[in-house]
Amino acid sequence: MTLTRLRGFQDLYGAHAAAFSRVEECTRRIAARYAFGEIRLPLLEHVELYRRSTGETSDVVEKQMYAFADRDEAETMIALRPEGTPSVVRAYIEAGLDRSDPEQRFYYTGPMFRRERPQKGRYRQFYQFGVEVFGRADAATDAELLIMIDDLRRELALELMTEVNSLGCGECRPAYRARLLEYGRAHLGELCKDCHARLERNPLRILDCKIDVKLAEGAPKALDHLCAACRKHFDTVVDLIAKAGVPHVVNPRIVRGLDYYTRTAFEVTSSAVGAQSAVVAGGRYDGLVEALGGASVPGTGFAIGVDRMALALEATGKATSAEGPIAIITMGDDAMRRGIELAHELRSRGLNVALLSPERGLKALLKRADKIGASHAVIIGPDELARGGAQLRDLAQSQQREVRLEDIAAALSASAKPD
RNA sequence: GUGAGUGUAGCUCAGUUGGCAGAGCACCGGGUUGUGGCCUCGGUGGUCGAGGGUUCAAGUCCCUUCACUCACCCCA
Repeated sequence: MTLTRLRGFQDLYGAHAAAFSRVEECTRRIAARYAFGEIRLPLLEHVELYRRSTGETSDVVEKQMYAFADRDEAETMIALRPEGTPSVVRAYIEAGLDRSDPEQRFYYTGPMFRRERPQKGRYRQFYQFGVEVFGRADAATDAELLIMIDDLRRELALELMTEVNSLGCGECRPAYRARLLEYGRAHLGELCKDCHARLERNPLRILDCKIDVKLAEGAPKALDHLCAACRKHFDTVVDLIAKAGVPHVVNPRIVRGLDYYTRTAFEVTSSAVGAQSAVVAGGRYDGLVEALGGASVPGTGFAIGVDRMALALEATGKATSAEGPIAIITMGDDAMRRGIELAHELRSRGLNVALLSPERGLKALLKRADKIGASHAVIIGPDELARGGAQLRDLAQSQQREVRLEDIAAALSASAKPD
């Protein structure tokens, strides 16, 4: 086999595709219920967009983007989108909404691309469903997002845990950051090699190091250094989700690297999907719109890792059992011609119909009908055709009777009703 | 980018000290002239990941390489 899919890219079919569709369908439905409108975005953007939003020094921008020169315009560097938020913010500003109509609620869904080393729940083309709210700085909006995610958890019957934290704002974070840096430098000898690099580049990240767990636990917490306004915002969010019955824990080690993230940060995790356990991540980014050249408008949102959510759904073992089709089995050329007419008639009534091969034997075709999960088989042979009828076989009950061809649809509709 | 594990039939895997490449499942057919699942009999199906080496002889030993999986790293 010389033609294979690229590393880290997936072909999705059967149960996997069904789980994906189920997650996407469910998220769309819930987003509409929360008054979000869809935004459809390009797969390609200027590299510059990600440099300025995701961050010049982030691994995503530095090492993981599929970036290349646009054909015939070598000076224009473009990239396959590694995430959705920058495009949404760019579109929002580009449409002038930040000035003309700042309060907006968008959702998007689709593939993202990052050239990482693949592992369970992490692929080079992965799918995200995300929402962004602009123009709302209140805690109720943050809480609503968490409640919305919990609706999804309930509808998919998943076991997930929501972890929340607050990162503070421009007022209180600089002082906290300095305290953390001080703490890190004081314990330099005890920190792992990766954390030495983190300390300089992105000090908050030492908090979620998997090696220096003990040290991270003893580190100063952002929650203990919040200004009064941030404290009140955070307490309100936690209070609101608690009252809404959202299972959650406060985790001071939930962090974000870049300065435009403010206040609320959260992750939702599943224990069923491997080491890459975050199925949702989100939070507030009051500085992002302005950082990308727009007005000073607050923002908050989240993105769901559809791949991981689908994995979690499949792990429950009760993903979906699609309704089986009606199998039409014909013997002989005349029967085949009548069979394809009947198939069309049944389909026009909304039934799911599989017209089986006219070139194989009855025994093989019944076996085939069984394999594809057909509920009924309609068997038309020369004898039946001569009488203007067909055998209608209930495959689960192993019972069959002859029905006139014009009555098949009614008979099938009647037997489908009791469910 | 780093590390570990695994590559043998479509799938899951066995293969002893180096000695004729196997099983189960799946697929196709017979047992049943037009009736599925269960049973039974048979059949199709192989670049043993690839390349090189050692040997009378390599799936098995050595070297190189590729791929997959998981974890690290990173993570809107």
